Amino acid sequence: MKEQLRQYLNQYIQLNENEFCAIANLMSEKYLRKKEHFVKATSICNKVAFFTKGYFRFYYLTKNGDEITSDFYFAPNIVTSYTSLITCNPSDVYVQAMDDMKLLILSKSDLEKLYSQYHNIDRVGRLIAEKVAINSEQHLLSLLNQTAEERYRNLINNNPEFIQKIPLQYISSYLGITQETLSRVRRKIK
Amino acid sequence: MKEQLRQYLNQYIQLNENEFCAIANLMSEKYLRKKEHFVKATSICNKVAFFTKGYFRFYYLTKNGDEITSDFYFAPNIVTSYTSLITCNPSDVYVQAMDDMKLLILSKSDLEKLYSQYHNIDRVGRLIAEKVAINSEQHLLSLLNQTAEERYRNLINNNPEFIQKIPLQYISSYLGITQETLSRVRRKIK
DNA sequence: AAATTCCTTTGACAAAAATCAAAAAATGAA
DNA sequence: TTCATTTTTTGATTTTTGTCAAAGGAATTT
Repeated sequence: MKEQLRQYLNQYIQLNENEFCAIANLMSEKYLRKKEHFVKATSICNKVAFFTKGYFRFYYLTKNGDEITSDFYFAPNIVTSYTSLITCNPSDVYVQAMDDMKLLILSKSDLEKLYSQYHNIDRVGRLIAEKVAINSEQHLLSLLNQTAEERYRNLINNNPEFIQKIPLQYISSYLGITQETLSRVRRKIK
Repeated sequence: MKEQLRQYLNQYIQLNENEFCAIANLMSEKYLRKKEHFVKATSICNKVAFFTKGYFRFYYLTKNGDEITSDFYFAPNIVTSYTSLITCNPSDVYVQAMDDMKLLILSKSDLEKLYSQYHNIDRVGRLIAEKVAINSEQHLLSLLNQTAEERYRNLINNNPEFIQKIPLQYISSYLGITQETLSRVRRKIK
């Protein structure tokens, strides 16, 4: 799995052996079962995880107790409650494993040590943050200037393998609509 | 104005004199008049700007030619078309000065040299990217789980000084609604 | 001050989406 | 396979929001 992490990081920047091992040696294994949470709302997130299989769902609870999915993270990827990790405030978001998964965990304190010690690792952190920002921006834009139907079409075009597996109820709130409306959009499309 | 830049960057990290001057010496002055663009859609953005007065508006054009405001950046701040700068793709977004403004400009190539040369500057870049990601996430969430009325209330609570100055037509699309709907929300609130 | 332009509000109506309730389909467990 | 549970679809209705057109205000220019 560490080889996959190396490959994953390589898309951002080529780390030398020394730098990569510094990271890899600080990571610990953890397993999550389907539907378990990597981060829960109200808790402060102090870790990041790398995973190579399955996907995570980010969701919020409304005052009425309804779940609103705000994001999906598909493998291979690094996942964390970004806002909580950075601000040290309790997370607003639940980060839920949607499959049985194996994780490689890195604690925030170790991450910060790595950032301080290695310029290149700080840089990877920047590149990842930039990517997170761009993704969030894209999602935001799709909500502002596309119809629910367009958003759904794009979602299945961009991630066909995964979208098949995701129950509609989770996708609908990600698109900013109800299950029923999504079901109707879907009928129209086919 | 460079002193204000120093102060601005200090909120992220304390740069030493050497690091700060490396940045400041590469920046050039530029003036924009109200309604002029710092970045235009279809052009590739290769610069960032620091400004101490006024605000910028980010907007997109729909297929029908309607403008959709996606963001506001209030002084003092650093502004750029983030996605275009990072991906080197043409910008989807217009970045428009909403006041007469003085800018300090840094080119992308100089920025990248600074990133490579100074670990601390790379780090500032990371911290700023993280902040951009968090802001975008907040805006996204407000669209997913708040009503237009709640979004409007939050906007005026968080930036009362500025919101007064922004024409409704620009705010409404930022909130994901039409001018007319915003006008009705507003009547209800008062 | 009058005139022009720009911005905001209002009303009437249409369209889109939400809600509620129930049926149908799919999934997983015994 | 059958049963139980979960997920998706459908229909009827209500609510919300958008659209279009016009009027009212505010601000700016001449």
